[in-house]
Amino acid sequence: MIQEDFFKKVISHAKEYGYIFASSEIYDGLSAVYDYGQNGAELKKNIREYWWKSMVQMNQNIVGIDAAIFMHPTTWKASGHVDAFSDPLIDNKDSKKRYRADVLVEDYAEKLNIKAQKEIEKARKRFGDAFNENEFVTTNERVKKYLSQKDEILSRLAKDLTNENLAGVKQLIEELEIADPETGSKNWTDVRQFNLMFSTKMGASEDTATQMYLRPETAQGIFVNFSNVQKSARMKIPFGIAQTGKAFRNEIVARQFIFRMREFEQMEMQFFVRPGEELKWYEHWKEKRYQWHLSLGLGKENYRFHDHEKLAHYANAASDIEFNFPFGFKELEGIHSRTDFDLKAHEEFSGRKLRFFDPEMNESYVPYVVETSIGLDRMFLAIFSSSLKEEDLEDGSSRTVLKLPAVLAPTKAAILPLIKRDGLPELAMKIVENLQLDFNVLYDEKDAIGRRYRRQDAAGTPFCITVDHASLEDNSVTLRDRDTMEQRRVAIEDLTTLISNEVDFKSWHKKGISLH
RNA sequence: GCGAAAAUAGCUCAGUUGGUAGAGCGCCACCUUGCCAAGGUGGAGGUCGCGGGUUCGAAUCCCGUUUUUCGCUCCA
Repeated sequence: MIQEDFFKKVISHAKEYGYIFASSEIYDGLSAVYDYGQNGAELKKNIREYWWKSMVQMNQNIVGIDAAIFMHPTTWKASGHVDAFSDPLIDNKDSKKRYRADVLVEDYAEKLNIKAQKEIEKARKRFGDAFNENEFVTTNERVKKYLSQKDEILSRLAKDLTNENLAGVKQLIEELEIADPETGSKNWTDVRQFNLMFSTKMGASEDTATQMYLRPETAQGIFVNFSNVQKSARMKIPFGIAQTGKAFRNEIVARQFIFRMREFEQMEMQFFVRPGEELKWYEHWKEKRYQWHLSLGLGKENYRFHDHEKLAHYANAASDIEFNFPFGFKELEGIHSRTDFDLKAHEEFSGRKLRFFDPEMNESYVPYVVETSIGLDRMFLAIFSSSLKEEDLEDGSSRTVLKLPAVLAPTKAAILPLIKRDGLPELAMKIVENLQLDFNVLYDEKDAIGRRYRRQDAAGTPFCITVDHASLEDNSVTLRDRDTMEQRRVAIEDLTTLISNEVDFKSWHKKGISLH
């Protein structure tokens, strides 16, 4: 099956088996927003839990929090999101290319600057040692014109941007006759503001309301609580704070199913370390997170690292764990060494100290941060798409099977009476009542047994338990394995233990360890 | 946002020169069978994305619009 068709299959399978629906579907859906159905909610919850246990429960020096989605507006000034997440964009009607309007103007201004510099260089060569740059710049008419034009343009641009005067920016582009750098066309649309943060108002009356943002990342909720957590939990560096939760980005184009959504869930851990030790911990977490992924058994070949060459303003090292999605290798998780950028910025904007007194060093400092940040929805897609298989069987037939890691499967077992009479349903229901104390299980008596097996295969249920006439005699049932389709006869009283061994966090964690 | 394509039952789709909507699968009930899907009978389910127009009559022709998909663009 070619990639694109397979991706379509993934999407329709997710819908058919109650994993993912388009949001508000009865109203034709909402672009790049999706709902998790009855099975999707379980799978997503199980992924989140697997991550949480691995990070928080299994590490004595990591604690978890749950910060609010709304945060004080200054948070986003400190983090740099207010400035960096808001771009004035303009389209060229002829070339259909989109540009950042401010960049077009800045590039134009830079050209003037280059012209001026060339003049200066020429003069330097001409006058040799006698050349006085300061004097030349203030007296040479051409250079003076270039530089003053440049300054004027940039200050107009700055003013327009601060006042959000987008028409002014457009006018500037027209006055300067700036052309599409690729095609030379000057046929521009209006300048539009794209703010990647969703904003809303807090406060009942419009005039006193405060402009608020839905958080574009969960990390800031951790940073602003750094001291609260460190003091109340008596944490010593190095330590981490973990959090899962929704974040929102008003993406210009959001596509590829749940890969890029406007509302998505992150699972993040910020690890606070001594300045200077951040790269050591960065390597440590890269390795740890990689092992976490491998423990789920989706296949080593589906992962690769991608080290960032161009670093964000806050980072001094950054790497992505990429996954082989149905549309190719794409970012799944980011491991970033964020330096002390965030805590320092919050110190500055809040006026509060965000420091740690290190008794060993006998000094207090702003800790450096190593972040691991994974998209829960992306992890969901990685697991779901790589688990979906179309298998040809020995008898010539085929089956669709969703080979989810058992620890994550929404339903752990289906209990099936071979026929729906002779007391088999009653015994099956007894088993259900017992097993559901420990696991999500379901009962199904409809259709032929083989069809019911296939139905559970496609839904991703790792085990089927079949009650037959012999069960009434000797309290045994058949336990069928989703992946191998093999059946074995087991005692009803052993079911809980047998299933536990295959679906518990404990056994999967051990598997993860054995990979080291 | 621009360009292209698409929108008919839960799903996949058919629907002739415009004449009042159909199949397969799925779903529900009953019968039959009983360890690897597709036996029988019956049934539910559609303002043909939405709004206008042309026409005696529109799923079908025209215009607009919405949504989706793909490409471009953007992407800490």
